Amino acid sequence: MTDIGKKKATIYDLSMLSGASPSTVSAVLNGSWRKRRIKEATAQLIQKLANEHGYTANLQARGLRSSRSGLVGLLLPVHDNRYFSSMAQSFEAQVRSRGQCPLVVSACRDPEEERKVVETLISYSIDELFIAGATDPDGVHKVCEKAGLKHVNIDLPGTLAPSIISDNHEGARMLTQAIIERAQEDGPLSPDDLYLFGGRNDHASHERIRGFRDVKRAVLGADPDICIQPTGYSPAMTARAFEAFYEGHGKLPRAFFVNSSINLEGLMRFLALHPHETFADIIVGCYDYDPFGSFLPFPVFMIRQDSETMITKGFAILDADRRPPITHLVRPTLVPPRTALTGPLDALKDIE
Amino acid sequence: MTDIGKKKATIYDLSMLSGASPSTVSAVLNGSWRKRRIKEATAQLIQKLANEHGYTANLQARGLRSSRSGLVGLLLPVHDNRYFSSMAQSFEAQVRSRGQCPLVVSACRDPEEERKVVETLISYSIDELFIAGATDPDGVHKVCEKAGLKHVNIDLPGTLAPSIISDNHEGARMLTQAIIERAQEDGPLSPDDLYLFGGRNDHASHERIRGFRDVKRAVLGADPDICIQPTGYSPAMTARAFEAFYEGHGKLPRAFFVNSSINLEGLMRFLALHPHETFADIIVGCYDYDPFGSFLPFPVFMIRQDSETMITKGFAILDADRRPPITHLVRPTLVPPRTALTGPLDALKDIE
DNA sequence: AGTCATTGCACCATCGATTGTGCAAAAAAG
DNA sequence: CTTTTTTGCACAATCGATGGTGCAATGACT
Repeated sequence: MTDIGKKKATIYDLSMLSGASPSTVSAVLNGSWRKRRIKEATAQLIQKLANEHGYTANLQARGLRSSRSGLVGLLLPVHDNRYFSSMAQSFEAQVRSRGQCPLVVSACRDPEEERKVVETLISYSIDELFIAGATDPDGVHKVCEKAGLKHVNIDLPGTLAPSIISDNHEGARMLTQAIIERAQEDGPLSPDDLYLFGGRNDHASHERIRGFRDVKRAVLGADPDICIQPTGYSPAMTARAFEAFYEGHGKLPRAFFVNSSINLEGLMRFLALHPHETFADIIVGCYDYDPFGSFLPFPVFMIRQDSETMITKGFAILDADRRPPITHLVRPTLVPPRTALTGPLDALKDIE
Repeated sequence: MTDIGKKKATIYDLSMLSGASPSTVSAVLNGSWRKRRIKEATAQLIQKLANEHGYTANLQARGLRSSRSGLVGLLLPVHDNRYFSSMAQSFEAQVRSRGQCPLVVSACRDPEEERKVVETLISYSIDELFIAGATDPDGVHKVCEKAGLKHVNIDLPGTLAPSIISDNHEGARMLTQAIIERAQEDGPLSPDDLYLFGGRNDHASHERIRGFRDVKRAVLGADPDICIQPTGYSPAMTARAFEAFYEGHGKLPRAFFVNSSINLEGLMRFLALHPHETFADIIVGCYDYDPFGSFLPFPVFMIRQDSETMITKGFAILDADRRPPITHLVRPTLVPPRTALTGPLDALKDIE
């Protein structure tokens, strides 16, 4: 840090100091110097100077010139939810390991906001974009397309770009199967005893509901429509649905399928309103994994979606030459109650 | 979308189309046109063309020229944890409302990584940086200082830059008080019945431990060192500490204070290893709020840290002229067991 | 008509890098 | 000692926007 100056060093500064031209300095510092036949000694001199002055490239300038920024975006509906935040964590790790810079932003499930956020990302010349859980993936696709930006959908599929999503149908089948079996341990289960809460008009919800109904019909013989209670992805709405059921029946359904951990938060709100009841006999299935949700005072079966694999596949697809708008399914896993899975956190070194 | 071309429109394209010069186009599109005395009619023409062609400014170019990028960074230890992910959520909302672009990255509590990540952010000419939960805030400070980057510490204080942190001492006192009171409902509590798990060699842990010990000593009369079990911020280490206690005593302490939700995950791992015991009689205090953690099958008192206010204060400080390296405390709140708080998620519109 | 102020805009250097091209000097070949 | 090849680098255009400066045209005023 021989550097006393206030401003950051540029290739021009190093050019002065080394006596070489800016282009030579540039070549040395971006690694293309062998190709440009720069003498080894020159390169070393420049590198030494660069170190001494703490040179780091201005990536905006580089991005402007080369129209590649080294930024990779991940568009999320929300941050504060274990599914998406752990996706962000895996994403970051993978982007970094590729020598690029991750850029994670959320758009609050608002189609308009989604497009605006992506426009902004494009203005920073990001190189690739992962669109996770978008409300309007095809709308976002068009924005990307216009800018020639490579992108994939994660979690919710679009029709215009390749998509990598959970096998929601299969996951829902596993989950439904599991809660039915568990509930039957307590006695015969009638179709009216098994509900589904949450979900809205998106592909994931449809598939999950389909899987739920398939299994329910096959195992319990019937599948009344009333047992499906779509509430959107909102804790408040979900809480209201539980409350409505409770007011009508004086209890909760013996077993139910909750569409996501966000909806499961709605169950918590409902529980908070009934502090004197334990609800210890309900059986819950939640399509999402949360380490604390798994240990609630009643059995909670969960589905862990494999966001890590989705990201990995996403990169594989982006790296491929042809990118047909195919939907790839990633199998989720069923997590029995009271299970503590390890996550990306465990990769941290912990210095005492 | 009259635009058929592949590339994005630039001010030069609009300059050609409108017959005006690039600088005029630039002035019109960045709003400085009144100051530059551009005719209203000219401005309207250019704006019309810009709309038709879906023009958006190249923010890299703008940033390069004006050396202000509109990017605001948030450096996080990890994403997948409710405390930090909800901080990210508030951060995003506030940055957007200021017309800037949020950039959230994590550095895995690795001091080296922290500095490298910040170097990268600096290369993108970010305007301001929030450093949350950094292991080495002062190390990061130096990097920022060299680049003339405005920054504040959140959650963990540094000595060289202004810091906004939870009032950990007061929070720990509240939490300790609460679990002692609750435990005493089940009979007299001896000092050996009250433990603290988690935490490491950082300011937050020190203060929390201090608050815990203050209250414990005052209320229970004694405070043996053995009751403090620092485990770092690692679920695995924490689980091991619980396991060790359990092996020694055949049970868990009647009441204990857990340093963070990450450590609480360690408790989950411990529980998973003992599927046949319910541990229904323990009283837990956790310094962090998690909506599912609040409903575990035993009483869990939690502390909700007000990350939203911390971010708000952070901006206030960054906006101020003088920025002395003072530490500002934000009061957290005690959350009784079985409480479902609303969060940033509730701001979402939920379209059915 | 001549002077001066105002309006409306064009010109150009600049931010910090990348990259195609050209050209000396040194080395190899003849 | 030429001619050819290779080595090593400098030059200059360029990416897309910004903002200081200058200048013609118009209007106001004596």
